[in-house]
Amino acid sequence: MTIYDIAEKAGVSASTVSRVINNKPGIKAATRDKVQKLLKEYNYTPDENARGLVNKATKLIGILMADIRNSHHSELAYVVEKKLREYGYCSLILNAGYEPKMMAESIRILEQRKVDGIMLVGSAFQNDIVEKELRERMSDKPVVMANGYLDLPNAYGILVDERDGIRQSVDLLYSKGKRKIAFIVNLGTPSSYEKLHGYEDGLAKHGLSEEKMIIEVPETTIESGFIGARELVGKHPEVDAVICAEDLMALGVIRILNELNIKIPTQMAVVGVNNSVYGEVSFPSITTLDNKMSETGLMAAQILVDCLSGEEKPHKIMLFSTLVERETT
Amino acid sequence: MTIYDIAEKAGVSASTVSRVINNKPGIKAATRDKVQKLLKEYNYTPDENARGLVNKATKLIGILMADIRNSHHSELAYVVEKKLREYGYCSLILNAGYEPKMMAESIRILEQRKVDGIMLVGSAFQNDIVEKELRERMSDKPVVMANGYLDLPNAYGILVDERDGIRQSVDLLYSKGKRKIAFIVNLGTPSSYEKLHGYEDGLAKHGLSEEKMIIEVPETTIESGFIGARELVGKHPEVDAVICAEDLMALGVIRILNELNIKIPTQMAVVGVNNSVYGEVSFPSITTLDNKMSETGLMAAQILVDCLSGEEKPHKIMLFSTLVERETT
DNA sequence: TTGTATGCGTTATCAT
DNA sequence: ATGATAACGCATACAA
Repeated sequence: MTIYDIAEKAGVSASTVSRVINNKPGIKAATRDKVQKLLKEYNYTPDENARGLVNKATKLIGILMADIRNSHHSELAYVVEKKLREYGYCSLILNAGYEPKMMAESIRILEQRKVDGIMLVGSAFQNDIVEKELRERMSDKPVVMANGYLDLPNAYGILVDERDGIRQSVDLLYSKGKRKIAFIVNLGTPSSYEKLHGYEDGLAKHGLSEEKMIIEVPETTIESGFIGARELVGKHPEVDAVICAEDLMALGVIRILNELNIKIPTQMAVVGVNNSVYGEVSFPSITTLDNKMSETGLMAAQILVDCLSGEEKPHKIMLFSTLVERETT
Repeated sequence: MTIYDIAEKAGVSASTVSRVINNKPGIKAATRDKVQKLLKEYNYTPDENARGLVNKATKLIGILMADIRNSHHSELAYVVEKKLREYGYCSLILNAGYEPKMMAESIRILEQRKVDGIMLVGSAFQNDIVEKELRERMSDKPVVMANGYLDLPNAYGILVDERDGIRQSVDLLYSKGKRKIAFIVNLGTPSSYEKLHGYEDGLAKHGLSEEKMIIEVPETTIESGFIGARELVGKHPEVDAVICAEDLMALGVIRILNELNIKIPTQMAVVGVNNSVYGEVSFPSITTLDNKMSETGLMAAQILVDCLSGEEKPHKIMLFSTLVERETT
């Protein structure tokens, strides 16, 4: 069913049908009604792709993330997709993994699909290869990055001040009397370095820099939590608090502590990051940094659609994370 | 950059360029090389939408799910998106929520986008409104349902035998000496009724039908687990095991039991469903039904692409769930 | 107020 | 082996 079919049945030309569909003025009410009736009757919906061809706008947005199974990413994707849909955009979601080469490949796919804009989810996309690919293939379209920033004229970044957030965590632990505070982290993303700096800031603020204890782990999984916890209790029994760069790792730590019958939070306090469901459901429940994924996603989506409708928008926005205190502190 | 631009630079016609791009035979090697060099040089990629217009195939697949934040759904979406991409398809992911009307609306959007096929994730889509909408708007395109089935000539369903799975759970609990086995469930989806029947099957098998104890809860959240657990320990102190229709509810139950100092699994055994990360990270870790989300997704995606390339495929496939025994039994 | 003609980027058919 | 042309479904400038 095309506008030509409808036109024929209505006894008008295709352009008239097109005008009715797009609510253009200058159509006799009677004609409009007649056409609209046919439109309903035949369940007609315009072909968005054909529209895109002439309008030079597909109403398609590419959403790139490392892995949608990461609750962090899926939460963001959820709000972004919903918001974009309100404005008539459809979301092309691609799992690009953590390899910059695969990210570049995904950007190529999105170029080919002629998306109107791109949303990058996660600071993992903050790398040279992605930047180069965007510069070459997406220089004329808005690129919004959730939780990161790229220095491109058409790029916009919504950042969460995780550095400050981790500093807050140190404050909290300090106020609880903790003085030997460790930090478990996988240094795989720019964001993890931000957190590391926040940890150092916090220690410095309280004159604890000498006590710095960073435990690097291979991933951000619960197993990495196990590894980190074992190293902690094995080599550094004096530690009385630990900040984990992700809730999942905190979960692993807690499990080991539970198994070893180390009392939480009296003997060992634990802080996580992400305010994920994991933190809520853990026993004991985890004090965690809320890095505002929903707000970030909402704002990122809003900036994208605003840019798409020609508005001027700031290229860098900073959101502040807040601590959610639960049972582990 | 279009094929005309490339053609001009190469001193050939657009058709020749098109032939080179699509590896059609009957092109002089020299011409082919010259064109290919230009293609690389200008970073040319064909416009998939324009292609779709003439090919009558967009290489777009619509993936419909209630909520991508549900780990169950995101895991499936992940494998599906990856598999589809291998075959050159792009995934349009829509969160349709749990309202049939919104699901129908989403199907309309996908029709408008001229997707080549649809993947429905979750038995929530197994309802009359969705069926009607598919019949009206998608009768000529393959529709694959992960974890459910629709009786449409163009529909394919990958089902997981959760009924049998829950029956297995009862077997396990019985073998552990449990005789008062309760079942906590939110009866919101067809799948939940399957599980209920499995519970009844299991009881019947062991002559325990008299002991049937079903606790209905309002949602499938951890809070529903709280509610179920409180009702359980409050009104039915004799119960020695409970099967929860979702891991998240099992998590809630475990938390309450922990707080009340009820020993798991000796005083009360717990079984969940989904084999989610939640079950792994819980303390104690949850014995759960693995309902094979990755396998289901992989198979669903494969069937979709096979149908799209004209192959005949079975309309109904059943996968079997397996029990993952952990600390709660 | 409405119709005709054209073009968007591509592939396919028919010539040559 | 290659080019001209039509067609896909739609929107729009221009004509009437």
